[in-house]
Amino acid sequence: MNNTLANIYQHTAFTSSELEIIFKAHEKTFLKKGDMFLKEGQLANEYYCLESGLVRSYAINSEGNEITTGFFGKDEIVIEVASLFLRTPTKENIQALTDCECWKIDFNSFETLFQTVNGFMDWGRTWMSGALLLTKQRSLSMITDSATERYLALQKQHPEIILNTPLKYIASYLGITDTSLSRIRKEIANNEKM
Amino acid sequence: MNNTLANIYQHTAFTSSELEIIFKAHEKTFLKKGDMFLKEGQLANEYYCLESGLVRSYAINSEGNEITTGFFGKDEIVIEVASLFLRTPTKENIQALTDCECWKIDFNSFETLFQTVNGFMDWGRTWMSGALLLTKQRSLSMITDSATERYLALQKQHPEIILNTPLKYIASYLGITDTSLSRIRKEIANNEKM
DNA sequence: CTCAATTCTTACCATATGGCAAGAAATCAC
DNA sequence: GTGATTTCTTGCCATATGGTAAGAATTGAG
Repeated sequence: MNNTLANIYQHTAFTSSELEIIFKAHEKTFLKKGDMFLKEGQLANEYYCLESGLVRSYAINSEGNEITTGFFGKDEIVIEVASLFLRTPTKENIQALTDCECWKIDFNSFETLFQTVNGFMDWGRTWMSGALLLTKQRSLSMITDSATERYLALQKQHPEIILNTPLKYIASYLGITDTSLSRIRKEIANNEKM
Repeated sequence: MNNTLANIYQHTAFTSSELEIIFKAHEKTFLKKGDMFLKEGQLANEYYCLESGLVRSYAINSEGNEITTGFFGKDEIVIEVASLFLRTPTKENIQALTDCECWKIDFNSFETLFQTVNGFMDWGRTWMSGALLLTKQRSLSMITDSATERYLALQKQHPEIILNTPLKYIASYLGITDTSLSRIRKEIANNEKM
């Protein structure tokens, strides 16, 4: 029994034999720091359950700048839903920020589980609902919270990202420049001293 | 055959008898301008296929201000995914901006379709993937585009919203104040004159 | 139709963040 | 270990947007 897969697929009442079927549909895969899970224009044909490592996704805006759209850590699913399920070329890039150890499952195997394992589609819907909720919360936070608040929230929820990621990647995720984030960090550090 | 339902449920190859089963699971409902589809704290127990009218969803931020999180128009699904599928009280409010004519389907009927109608769960996954994609694009737009660009994009995609909606609702959706949006409108009008 | 309530515009100034550029610090390749 | 590259910080000033408030325009209730 693998712990990462058990965490990811824990949501509904799968039997242990069903869990075994699910687990066996995954294949252990390793990516080196800098390797790409997915590149713009490709068709996503699998997703990855991340056992260790740190990953980011990014899009290229009209001025040619990379905008970080998400981070993925341990026990999270590295996936580009739109490309995988709408069967359309992706506009995102997904890159390993550190060496990664993950469990890959391809689209066909996933579809088989979807059809055959009782409750799997329910698990999938629940996962996707959660993903949608998180994305909406992110939009709302962009409107409601200051850059400083967004930074502190990210630090609280994912301290490992702050520690291991170049500042410019974090800045574009927060919707600010690296210059501003540097200033915000300084400001926070000053306040903590007092 | 209803046109709105046909548009909404067209995505996969349903047979006409399956479509009939789906349609029959819906009930015609009318809401008056100002009526609430859903209020914060409630559990969503249905969604609505909008045949006519205009709807907005909004959240209340920590300062007590309403932030518009989305607009819904003709042939769109008025839904709060997180509450409906995660079975948890909602943090959103959904309100009719005009009189609305819609087709309501409750959670249990939906679940029945999900289990019995071939391809229905696939339709659902496709719909949800599209919803997730749109939400991500909205986040990205908040980072990449100026308020003016976001306003123009909204005007292009949903001109009916611009025409029928109080400025303050649009402003909070764009992530700016109504004062700023008023200035932006003036600026746009001036540029068009020249 | 008329008054009240709401919505929209405008002005003033404040604040957050951006653009650019230079230098410091850290990391990487060999 | 050393030089090259990348990352981070800082300063200067520009720009976009916010806060407040007052008045104009529009809408709604009776």
